[in-house]
Amino acid sequence: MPPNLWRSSLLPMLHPVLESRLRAALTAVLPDADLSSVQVRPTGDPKLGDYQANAVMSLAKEKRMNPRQLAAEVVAKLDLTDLCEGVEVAGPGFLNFRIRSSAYEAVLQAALRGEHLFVDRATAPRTVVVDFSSPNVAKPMHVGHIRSTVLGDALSRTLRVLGHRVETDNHIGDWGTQFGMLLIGWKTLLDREALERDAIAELERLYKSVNAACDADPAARERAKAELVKLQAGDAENLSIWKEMIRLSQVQFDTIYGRLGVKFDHTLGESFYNPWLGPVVQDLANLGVARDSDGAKAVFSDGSIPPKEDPFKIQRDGEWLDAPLLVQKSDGGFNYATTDLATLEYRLKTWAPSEILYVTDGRQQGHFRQVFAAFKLWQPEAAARVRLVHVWFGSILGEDGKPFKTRSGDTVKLADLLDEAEERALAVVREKRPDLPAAEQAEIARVVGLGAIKYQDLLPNRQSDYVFSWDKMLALQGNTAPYLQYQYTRAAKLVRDGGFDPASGAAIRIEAPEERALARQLVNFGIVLAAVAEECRPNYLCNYLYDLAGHSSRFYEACPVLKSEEPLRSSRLALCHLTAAVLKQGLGCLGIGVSEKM
RNA sequence: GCGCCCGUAGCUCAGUUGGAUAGAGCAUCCGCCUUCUAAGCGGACGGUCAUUGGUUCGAAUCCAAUCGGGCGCACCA
Repeated sequence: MPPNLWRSSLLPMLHPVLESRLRAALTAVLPDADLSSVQVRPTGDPKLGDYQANAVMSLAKEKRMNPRQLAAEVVAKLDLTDLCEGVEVAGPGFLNFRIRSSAYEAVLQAALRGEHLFVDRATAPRTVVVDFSSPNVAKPMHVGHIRSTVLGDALSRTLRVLGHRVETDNHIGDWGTQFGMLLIGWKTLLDREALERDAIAELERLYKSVNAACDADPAARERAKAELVKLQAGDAENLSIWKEMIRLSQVQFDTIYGRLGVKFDHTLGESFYNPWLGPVVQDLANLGVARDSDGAKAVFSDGSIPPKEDPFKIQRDGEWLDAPLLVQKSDGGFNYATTDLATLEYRLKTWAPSEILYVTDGRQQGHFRQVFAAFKLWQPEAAARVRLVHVWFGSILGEDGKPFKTRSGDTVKLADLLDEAEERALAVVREKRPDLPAAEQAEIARVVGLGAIKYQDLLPNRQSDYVFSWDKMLALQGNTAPYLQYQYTRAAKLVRDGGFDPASGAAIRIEAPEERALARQLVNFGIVLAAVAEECRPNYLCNYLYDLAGHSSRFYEACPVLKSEEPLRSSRLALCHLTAAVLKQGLGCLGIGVSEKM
């Protein structure tokens, strides 16, 4: 890339320019080197510079060269005078880049003109199917659904901001053995008034009471089973009751998703795939992928990989035994593996995605390993064209370290959880901002309460269990949603009070160290979003935003904005504007809203 | 028994191809509001990264073993 080209282009980030120039220099020194691992990343410690590259050390090791000498040769070939104040070779062979203020200013200026927000939108968008939330019909949504819902939503939003096509699909549990009991309950125990009042509670009551009856009396279990068989055979009455139960449940789902601000492009429940289950098993059997096993049909290993890595093998008493995936029960019924395979085939045919993300809890790892492997045996060519990712997460625990339950031991309903978050937030808003009208307080409490729940869920590494804590979540200090939302309102208010117009063509000047630190953080927004999408870890974004909030706070502390003289005033207002924009967009990627006042 | 995950400050947790002196919040202590939102900022205190060995210029990160914890192991999803 010729020098200075980046200035006139719409480049939203600096590190790709450094990377491509570094690659060019490396090619000049080592024409045949593999440069795929060459990366330029922000330095961990700003004292060392703004960006660093470590690749020279590993390349030197590969080529059995002296790393410091190689680094020196590469630096000699690097022309970065337009971007960097200097490039240093440090320690055993680190390359440290110190960015010129003018380079930061140019990127910020382009952002101010609205050309980008430090994010590189995909030039070749991928289609990604995101499967998440998946609540069950006739049951209340509970805490167990929040991680999947919040994570899946955040990943979908982030992928879209990066320019990818996303198909969100809610694979609801609308089919299964529980409907036998629900049908019996509906026909014999239904309380119409209770159904009017709270449909889900009534359905839950029916299920619990029939379930108890079945446990006590095998004859009751048989009657439930008979209702299920009738439903599956297409009995008109049972079908219409079943559809009504789905409709009532969907009303509940829609209410909750509405509150959470979560939308699905598709809601294709398990029942949608019923017509394909038989053919899928037939196809698997015809191809020899599935075979009879104790009266059932199951997918076995083809022995092509070592047993240790084979999801269809298990070791017992030193011997490797088959651990097949069951696709048809001995009574002829199908199970969730069958549905998952049919679903997978449907998604590939319908949307041709390059990637499918399954956002479920970690206990299903074994299942998905088997389903993905079974699909590969079934349709190798299709499997080769798609990346199937199980995006798994840990459990939510109570303060006692055990799975999160109410005091009486019941699961915590999602609706109650959201209510309590808003109530607690409202109490804080009333205390902090008694000057605001009640309606405005309520709206702030809504945004803050929901944000707090989502943020607490997204902040920990998704694979670890986390402890649910009202106090920590709604705390006003520390790495929490309310803190980030507060920093947004501060920046936004400065922009308003300053009467700043981003289109005014204000010139940005980066001089104070706090301005520089803030600029550096802003410019690195896109790197973080890319990492979130790549590893399906929104917590990277949480930590980035927390750091950004810290930098902006220190900037206000050290650099007066409204009280400064022009042109400094406009330059700093521009920084506030961009900070607010990135905070809003970043929180937006997490599905968290902001309020103009707090 | 086999497999997956985890063990980091008193507590709750981060830690991006292995990278520079391991970070944050809470708690404790000390500063800073007649000055753009103090829901804030700065500072102090606090760690044998479970243990032991290995790989290498370099290990919380990779490998092996041990100890401790969670979860999963075909006709539920």
